[in-house]
Amino acid sequence: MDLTALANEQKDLAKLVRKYDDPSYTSPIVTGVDVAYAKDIAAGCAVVSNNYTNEIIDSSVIIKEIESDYIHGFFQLREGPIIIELIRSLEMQGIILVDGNGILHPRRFGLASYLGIKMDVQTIGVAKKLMLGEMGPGTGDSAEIIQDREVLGKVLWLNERKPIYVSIGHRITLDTAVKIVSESSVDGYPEVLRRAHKMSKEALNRYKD
DNA sequence: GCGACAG
DNA sequence: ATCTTGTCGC
Repeated sequence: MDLTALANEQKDLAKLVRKYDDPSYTSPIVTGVDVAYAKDIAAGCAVVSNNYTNEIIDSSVIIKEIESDYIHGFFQLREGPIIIELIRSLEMQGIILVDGNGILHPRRFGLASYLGIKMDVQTIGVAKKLMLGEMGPGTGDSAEIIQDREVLGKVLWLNERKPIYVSIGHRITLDTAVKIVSESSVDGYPEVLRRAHKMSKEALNRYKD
């Protein structure tokens, strides 16, 4: 795998990322995707929920062989293929919350942006660790993440323990992304991502037996 | 070269 | 992410 060429491709595709909301309308449907691993096996799960009624609408699990190790800055190689399959398996996906970054990335093209461009869907990056950038002045429960005078995302303190880092994936504004993540969160973390994480691990353990 | 490093 | 038991805290 030629990472230099892939890095250049990321820079090119980053120019196609749309940092605007889809025309006048934001879907109440949110989807969380996550993947668990054991040896050379990956188990991925997608959970679809309605942000207003809070009910689970759909879910999907896929198990397949790992295609790549984790390479910092190239998370798409590891989780891209299985998540694309997951998204395809859903009848309706709404806005997709991804366990990782969107434009909060060295080349402004993290996994969430990759999936957004590749599948032409609305995506939001939700990371548990800060990948890069400095924190701007905080408002109490949030602060901008900045690098080279460019706002790349926001850190949210939705609980007392641990912040999360939100960034634009594709076809959304940062403000809307923050709003959706906040609304879908329970105890500081999006419930669809929590459920997808749990279900992918459960599926993996079932498979191993 | 060294260390840090989304998951 | 994963390897892993008991244990501290809400």
